[in-house]
Amino acid sequence: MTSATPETDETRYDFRALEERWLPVWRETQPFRSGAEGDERPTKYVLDMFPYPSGDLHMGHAEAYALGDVIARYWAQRGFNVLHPIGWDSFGLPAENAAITRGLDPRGWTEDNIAQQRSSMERYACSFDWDRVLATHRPDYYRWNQWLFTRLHERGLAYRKHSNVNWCPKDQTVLANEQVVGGLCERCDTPVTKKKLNQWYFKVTDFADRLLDDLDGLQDTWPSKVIAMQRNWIGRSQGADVTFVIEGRDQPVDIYTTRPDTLYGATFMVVAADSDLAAELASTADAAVQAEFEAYAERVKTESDIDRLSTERDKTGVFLGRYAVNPVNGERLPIWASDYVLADYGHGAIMAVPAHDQRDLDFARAMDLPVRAVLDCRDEHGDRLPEPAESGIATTGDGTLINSGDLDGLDKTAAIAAIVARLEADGVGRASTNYRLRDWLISRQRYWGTPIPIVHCDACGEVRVPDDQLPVELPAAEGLDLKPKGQSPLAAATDWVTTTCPSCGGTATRDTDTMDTFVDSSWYFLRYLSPGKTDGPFDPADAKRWAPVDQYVGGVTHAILHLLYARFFTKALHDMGMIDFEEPFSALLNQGMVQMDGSAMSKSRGNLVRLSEQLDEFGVDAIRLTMAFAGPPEDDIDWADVSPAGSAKFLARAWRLARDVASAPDSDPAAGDAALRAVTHRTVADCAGLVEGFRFNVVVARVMELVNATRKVIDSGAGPADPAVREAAEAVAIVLSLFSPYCAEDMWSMLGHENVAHAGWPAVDESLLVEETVTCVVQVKGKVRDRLEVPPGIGEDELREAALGSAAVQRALDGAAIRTVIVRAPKLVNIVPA
RNA sequence: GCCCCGAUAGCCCAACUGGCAGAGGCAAACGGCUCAAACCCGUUCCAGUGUGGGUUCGAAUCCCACUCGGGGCACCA
Repeated sequence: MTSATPETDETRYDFRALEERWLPVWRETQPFRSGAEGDERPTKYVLDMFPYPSGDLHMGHAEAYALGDVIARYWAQRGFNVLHPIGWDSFGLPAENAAITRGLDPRGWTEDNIAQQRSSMERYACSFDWDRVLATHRPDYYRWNQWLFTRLHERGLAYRKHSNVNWCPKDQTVLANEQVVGGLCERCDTPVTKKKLNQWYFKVTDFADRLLDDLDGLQDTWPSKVIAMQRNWIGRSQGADVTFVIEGRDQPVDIYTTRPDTLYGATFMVVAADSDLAAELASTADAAVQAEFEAYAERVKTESDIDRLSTERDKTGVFLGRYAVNPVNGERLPIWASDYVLADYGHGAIMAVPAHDQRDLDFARAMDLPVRAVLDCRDEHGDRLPEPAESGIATTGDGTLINSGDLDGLDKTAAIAAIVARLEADGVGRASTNYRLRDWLISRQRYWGTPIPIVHCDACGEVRVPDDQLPVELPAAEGLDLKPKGQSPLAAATDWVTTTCPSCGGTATRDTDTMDTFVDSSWYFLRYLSPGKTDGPFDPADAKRWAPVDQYVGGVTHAILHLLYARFFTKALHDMGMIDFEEPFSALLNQGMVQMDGSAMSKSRGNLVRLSEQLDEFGVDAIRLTMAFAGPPEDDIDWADVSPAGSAKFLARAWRLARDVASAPDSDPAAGDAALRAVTHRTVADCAGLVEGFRFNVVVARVMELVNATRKVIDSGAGPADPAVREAAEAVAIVLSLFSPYCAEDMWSMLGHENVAHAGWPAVDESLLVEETVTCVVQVKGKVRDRLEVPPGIGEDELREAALGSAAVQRALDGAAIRTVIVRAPKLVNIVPA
């Protein structure tokens, strides 16, 4: 019999029909609106990283939102008042590029994409609270970026300085250190160069110690990988500052070193070629040196980072004709300028100890400078390591001091303590800490971002735009040339730029830079809490109720930038008294990426799997289930390895259970098949812990087992009328609602109920979890020789006797004497013969 | 170069963190249903846990050394 109208066939699983049936219902009922003011349930804040509105959703979104949804829906089933919001990180280059290449208005383009993505998310059954959506490009959001900038500026945490910044020649904009990957622009892979510009910064370095130390508290709830990456990035090092007198200069110069114990081994000093100090020292040298230095400095400036990074590179530098004096022994050290010393780390100057630092040794050999060992270093056999001057290999390990005056004989730790104490006593040095972390460069010379709320006035200087004049709205894009040209497009909006000074009322100009979009995402999780608030970024009372985020879900791509900045904002807001916590995300789950045939999917590679096509072919439920079932969430998924068809097949099997149930909704399961009931309750009990441990793939496997067990009972025994079958089918529907909501809702409906999302996690009857007998494995010398069915509460002695009484064991022992018997009641006995 | 993480069946993955290597799925083979195919249903096949040592009554699990793969940092003094 072939049906002519399959869409009306209620006896077959048809994912298209289910999606059409339930999506309108959910649109109506909004099951995931978070609880109102008087809601007594405990709260849970589950947050997915918000997307850039790039158009439609892709496979990466599908994985992230499927996994975040499992967590949010689980806590809702557990009776929590769950906040699970979504929004759009909608400022940034793609909208601007669409405007440039296709003449589209960035606002309209962005809003269109948001509308499309939102409808895709709804179809994808994301359990978002649609009452709290935000988009960072809208003035009612970025107004608070400006407000927060102002607060930071008041505290000296936002400041402007001239400095050499990372510059992308293609995008024609500056980049934060975090946006330079291997010397290339993160966005377009163009080699990054340096440019001296006046730019806005946030003073992240003030928080370096807290950002580092507070990671300890996240040890158990954040991936260790992310913690390691953050530690690496902050890069704290302990050492000492040492003051060197410069001959012919009034001011002495401080250097930073992690090895003050090697101070006697310093044979020259190196200053960063691009530092002010180098330029100043060169300026009083003779003409030939000046010329040489200027040529060198010019070359260093235009050098891209990618050149600097090549490790094989020979050392270069210029002798400045000046000398520094070693404070511990009065030795004269020639001062060189080189690009291997960085201007913005430490003091931009170092003492060079070529015997015990490889870089210094390479430089010394290139320039024919002296090398003096001050440590007696030994290998593991106690043999003295070869002289660095001859071997070309610096001895960077520990050793006993030599050639170091009265410090000779001390080991590294003792020497460091002794030297630092002496330097401090003499006023020429002190213990010091340095960081790899730099302040956060936030200015961008682009249109599509938050205008910096500062007015430049000839009379008053840098003036903050008063709060009551915020937001400083972006001028219309129409008529502006958005093409990158090194200066912000906003500068051309003459009417907008020209303004009155808030302080003196005279004519002034607006700052024309816009903020890095990472500013937007540094505090958005707080805006969700008070979406409509017009007199502040968020309500402290709402923050007290919901924040911090209990569970954050997103890609490891943001392991450094976004998370570090959000942590910085949180600490700054804490210090302003606006919130009472210091870490924004109590727990973090990083999902992996979706790949195809072992590599990232891309149009150019031609291995792009389109989410929309997958959804059309297998349905939302099957795709979501596939994402969860593929493996541990943090692992990458190779789409070639997984089977959405298999997922769909399983969902059909599950759905048929509910279709086949023949008992009444109020039937008493106690009368049902005891074995099935045990499986049901065991599964439900285990799945809770598995979900909380993010073991989603195992949860799905356990539900598959339950489905298989239930089908067996339907096909035999009391059949579809067995109330244990109903109990099992209901449990399947509820657990499945975390993964495949359409199928679960339809099952729930066939079972005579409504709204599976809030059905509540099934109660577990503990008495059903107690097994009547346990299989005890009996080993002889570690090999399994027999199995015994024993009661779970069996005593050790009794079990030992039973095991020794086994015929198979006696055979294996073959009359040998027994040395020990290890009893792990009730599951194992191991008999060790003499 | 330094620091993390991983390696179990043809493939994706489990194994109560030291106690029977297999829960689940994909693929394959065979059978049933069918005029036939697909769907569906059933059955079966498949590894001794990357390599080498060690600890232990007992190791996929702990320790050491390697190999391979993935990631982070990298002229940061």
